[in-house]
Amino acid sequence: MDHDATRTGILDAAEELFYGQGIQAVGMDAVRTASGVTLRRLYQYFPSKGDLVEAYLLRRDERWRDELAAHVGAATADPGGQLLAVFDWLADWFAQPAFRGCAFVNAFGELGSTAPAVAAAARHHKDAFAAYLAGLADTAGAPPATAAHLALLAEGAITAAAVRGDATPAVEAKAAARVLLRAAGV
Amino acid sequence: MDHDATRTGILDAAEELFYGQGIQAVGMDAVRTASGVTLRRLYQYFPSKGDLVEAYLLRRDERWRDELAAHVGAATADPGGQLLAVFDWLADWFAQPAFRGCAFVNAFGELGSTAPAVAAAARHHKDAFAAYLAGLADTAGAPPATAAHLALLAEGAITAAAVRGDATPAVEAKAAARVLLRAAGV
DNA sequence: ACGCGGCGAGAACGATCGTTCTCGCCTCCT
DNA sequence: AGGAGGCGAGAACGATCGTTCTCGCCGCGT
Repeated sequence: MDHDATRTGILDAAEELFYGQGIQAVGMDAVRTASGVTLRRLYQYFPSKGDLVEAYLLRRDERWRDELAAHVGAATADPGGQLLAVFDWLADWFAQPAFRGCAFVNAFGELGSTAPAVAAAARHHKDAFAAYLAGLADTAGAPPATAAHLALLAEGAITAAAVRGDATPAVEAKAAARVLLRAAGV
Repeated sequence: MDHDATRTGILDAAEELFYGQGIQAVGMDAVRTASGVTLRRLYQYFPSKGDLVEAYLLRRDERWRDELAAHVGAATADPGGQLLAVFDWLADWFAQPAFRGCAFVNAFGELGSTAPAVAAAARHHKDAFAAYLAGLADTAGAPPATAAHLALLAEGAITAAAVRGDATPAVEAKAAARVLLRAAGV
């Protein structure tokens, strides 16, 4: 009950800090201050910073994919249109002021070479996204290769939007996706 | 003379460490040990770690683009083929054991929010790459939008290859690029 | 020959980090 | 009522980091 609430509060604070400033740049003390919890309780819920990072990535992966699927499902029933709606959702995401690229790519670049759990979380996130696109492509009648191509476009749009600091890569990627889908006959 | 040699040696060591393990994970002492130079000399050449990081990114940007242009220029004289040759060069890069994604994306994710120089270096690197592709596309008769689409494919391939740990994204991206170029009439 | 300026090697310093411990207080059970 | 155990607040600890300082030594100019 209250247990889950404080756990959620800790993860909320950790996510905002880790995603916004990088993982190594954020100390456990900053997480404690932002979450309003005491340091002892923080270590009761997450026995080490590595555990907190892992929980942060796991929760963000699930929520990210849930929100994407919800948006795409609500946008249209047309399978081809759903594949394009993915890029509309990306555009909305990129426009958020706190957007700073893919949390998993950032974490992978920072810790992937030394923290196997971080590398595995990033791999899992990307695999799940690719599988989601492959499912949409399958019901739309597009070949699996096209799904992989769309995944690369989305991936590229995410990092391009982060580095350039604007949301136009989403519309560029959507235009490219339209060409690829048309060429695939859907 | 010897001045440039030790500077190059320092940057060689710093690049291998920073790129392979992340910037924050590498201390100045590790750079000193790897370069064989004394700590005092290290700080004579680069007055702070920030300066060393900046020099590392600057040199890597120039060398990366030079090697890409050299490979593409030597591959074929056909403008459309040169655009595709970009992805062959990416495949070679991905296959290197030390490959760990784009150094600028990694540095941006780690320090971009707090170090403006790092963010600017990443932006400059991506802008220069996009401009290079735009030049190739122009002489190939492809519209600028297609060049932007190919840039997104390349960007996505780089991070996908890093996270997944294999080089196949390069051939996927090349296949997608072929479709886009054909649709653009080149 | 002799002093002096620069160098290598590494100790030292202050800050910060992840993690644990102390201490005083509050609450709850019998 | 009284003691025992858990909690909040923050000090403390050991490690590490970026950066600077010390010290002994070598070479070079006069």
